[in-house]
Amino acid sequence: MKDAAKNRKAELYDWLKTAIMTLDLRPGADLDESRLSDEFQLSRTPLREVLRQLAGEGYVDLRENRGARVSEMSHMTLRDFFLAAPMIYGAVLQLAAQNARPEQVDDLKAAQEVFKAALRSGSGAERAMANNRFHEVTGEMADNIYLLPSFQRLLIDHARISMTFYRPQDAQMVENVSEASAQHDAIIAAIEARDEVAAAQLAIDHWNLSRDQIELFVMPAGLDVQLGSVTRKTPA
Amino acid sequence: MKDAAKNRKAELYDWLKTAIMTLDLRPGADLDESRLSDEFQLSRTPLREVLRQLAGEGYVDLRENRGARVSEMSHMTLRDFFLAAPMIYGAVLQLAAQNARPEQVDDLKAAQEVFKAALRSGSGAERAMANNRFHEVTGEMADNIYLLPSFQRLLIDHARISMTFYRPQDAQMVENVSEASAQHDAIIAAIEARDEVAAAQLAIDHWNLSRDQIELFVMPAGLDVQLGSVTRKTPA
DNA sequence: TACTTATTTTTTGCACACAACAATTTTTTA
DNA sequence: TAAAAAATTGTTGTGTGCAAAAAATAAGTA
Repeated sequence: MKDAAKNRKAELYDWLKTAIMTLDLRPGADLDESRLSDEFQLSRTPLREVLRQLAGEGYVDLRENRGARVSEMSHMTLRDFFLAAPMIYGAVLQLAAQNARPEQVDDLKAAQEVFKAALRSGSGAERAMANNRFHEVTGEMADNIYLLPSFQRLLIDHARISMTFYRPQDAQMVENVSEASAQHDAIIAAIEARDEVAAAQLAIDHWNLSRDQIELFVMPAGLDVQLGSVTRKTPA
Repeated sequence: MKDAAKNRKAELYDWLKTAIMTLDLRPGADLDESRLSDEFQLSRTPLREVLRQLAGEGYVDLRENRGARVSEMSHMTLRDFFLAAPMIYGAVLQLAAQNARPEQVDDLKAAQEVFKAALRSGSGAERAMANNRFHEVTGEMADNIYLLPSFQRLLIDHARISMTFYRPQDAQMVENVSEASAQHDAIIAAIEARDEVAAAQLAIDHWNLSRDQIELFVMPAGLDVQLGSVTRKTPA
């Protein structure tokens, strides 16, 4: 009967992870022990262990005597992100191109298919999770225990950033996302060809694209409206 | 009375960390919950939380239903180490040169003094811990939450590696260590001058020196002995 | 009304007990 | 004697109760 408890523990762990990455649980949100333990039918002891583990992985922050919170995302972390991401992702893709095993390449292709499907019909959360899975596989390929901790932290916030800075109404943004998908294809090709130089360059391109996406969000195209009068672009 | 328990918990946490870094607890060593909880007068609940946290930081490995072990160091991890270290340390020192605040520079100088003192009269463990503290401060200076997880993992194994691959009898090794100390001085100067290019280069030099140290250990100078007869170099 | 201060309520941290699991040893059987 | 099955032992995982701390609320004073 304890078997069921173990499942619930794993279930809770997965649920928290995806909820945090998809912003279902917002940065800074309180994670109440007793409420969660009620909801998942787990006692507080294993629950707290899960929270500790997630804290180690960077999903939540633990405050002494004041419970757990979903880890914050400030302006500082956004800056840190774009400083560190090109380097770490570049290194990961370079190593991936060196080390990838054939079955891992298959995994990567499968992840990319899921991502493409999510682009066509999925929700924002599904898209972000599929993208996350794609990069997770590249991390498995790189297989360097010293790179992975930072890489995984980057992946968490990459998912949250793309959830934050995306408006499906914006044509340029949709364009960018399909370009990202094309870059994924190029990454797969570079890895399969063991072309580490190309892989590293693609990493940089890929994260520059992410930065562009954020700039589109922060600095939207000016509204096509004149002071005092509403104009409309006339068809030619 | 609960206050004392909290102290013991922090004490246990610190003790485990240093014991693992100084190889007082060897890689792969079993960490028995009940034995540790006896020794530190803590119940198993907080003890397990400490172990979970240390697992997140890379000090220990957790195996399902089979307890905790000190994290392993294999040939693979050594290779991973020297692949990742120059890059991460380079990035950390570059950012440190950009961001370091004056009081942090003071911290770094203080750490270097402790390191020099340990070189003169300290044990191997004291030397390794002082060196670790020096680099820890550079990590604080860099102040990038995406770099730090990997950096801290590197520091753990850097300490363990220098504990493993050092023989104070070997003149060349002693020479290398004092060169490392000189590099620390140069790093301080580069950071103080905000010279990020020099800082990044020094990171590479510093880790090449570590690699040399290991090569000295793995491939020692041949014994000065001829087959069938013992010769001695005659003074000129 | 604003500001302390006291009291209540909520929530977290620790200890212990028991259940589940893994490994080892003993017993049984061929 | 050897292999398989069963019992034993040691160790980990979970549930619950209680104590301590923090937060929220109420009461009293300026």
